[in-house]
Amino acid sequence: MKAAARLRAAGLRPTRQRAALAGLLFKGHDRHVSAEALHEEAIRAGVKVSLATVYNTLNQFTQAGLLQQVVVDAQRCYFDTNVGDHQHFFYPEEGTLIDIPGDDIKVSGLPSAPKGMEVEHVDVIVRLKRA
Amino acid sequence: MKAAARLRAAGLRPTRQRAALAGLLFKGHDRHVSAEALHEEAIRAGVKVSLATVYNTLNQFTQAGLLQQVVVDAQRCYFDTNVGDHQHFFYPEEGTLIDIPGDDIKVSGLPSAPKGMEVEHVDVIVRLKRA
DNA sequence: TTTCTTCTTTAGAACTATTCTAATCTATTG
DNA sequence: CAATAGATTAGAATAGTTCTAAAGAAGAAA
Repeated sequence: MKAAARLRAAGLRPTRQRAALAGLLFKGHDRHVSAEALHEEAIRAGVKVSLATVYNTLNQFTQAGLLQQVVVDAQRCYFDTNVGDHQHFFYPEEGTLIDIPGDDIKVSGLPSAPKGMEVEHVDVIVRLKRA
Repeated sequence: MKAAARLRAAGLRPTRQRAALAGLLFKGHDRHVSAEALHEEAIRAGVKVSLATVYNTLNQFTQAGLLQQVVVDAQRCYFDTNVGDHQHFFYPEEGTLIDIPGDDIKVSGLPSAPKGMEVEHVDVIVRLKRA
């Protein structure tokens, strides 16, 4: 069982719900999901799980470094299965995200972090509009 | 009356509430405010205005290009009086933003926008943590 | 296994930020 | 000054997320 091991390695007890959600999240290629969408998907797939647990699980996975959160606007936040160095295009009309590989994009000239602080993460969101 | 002219130029009827909020927003140096905070500030200053109007006004100002919205996390969104080219440091503990001048920071290697789309805005948020 | 403890899940309530609604009010125009 | 188009208001509604208290499942110990 791959999922269980992955969860255990992250310090998370491999419960039925976590394993099922991990299965949905990490089985194919990288994904950007909202909690609501993942919940619906799980239900459709016959997994018995509550929305609260989906939220808990997504947050735990994020803390464990299995997911990354992408905040796009005040009421839309996605969880990204690609935790590597990369950035995003955002299509406001459809509310979708597309990855920009991290080796293409480069942020330079960043002033050094203020005293006592260090950079945790640099988020770049390129907001698009219809030309 | 500067505020009135500014509003008129933006195609907004210069009402008492808008003028008062514009006064608070644009009187001093650049600011990052939340709707809630601006509302409290207005009330404290003796301006009779509802929270709904503060939201309306901030959104209208944003659409008119007088403000810029900065989305920091799923439940915190700020309005920035600095609409020039610049980016932000974010301190999660205090929930505060600090400007990074736009001529320091540079984003390069951006893939061209997909067909039929163009870049509307590039948001960079540098998330800090205690070292 | 059985039991114990701890962690997890659940439904629904609660909460937060924001937008909507319908009535009232106000700035502008004629 | 009256008419009208647009703005404001309080409070309700909504959306997304977190909390709560009770019930359930996983791991450890015997």
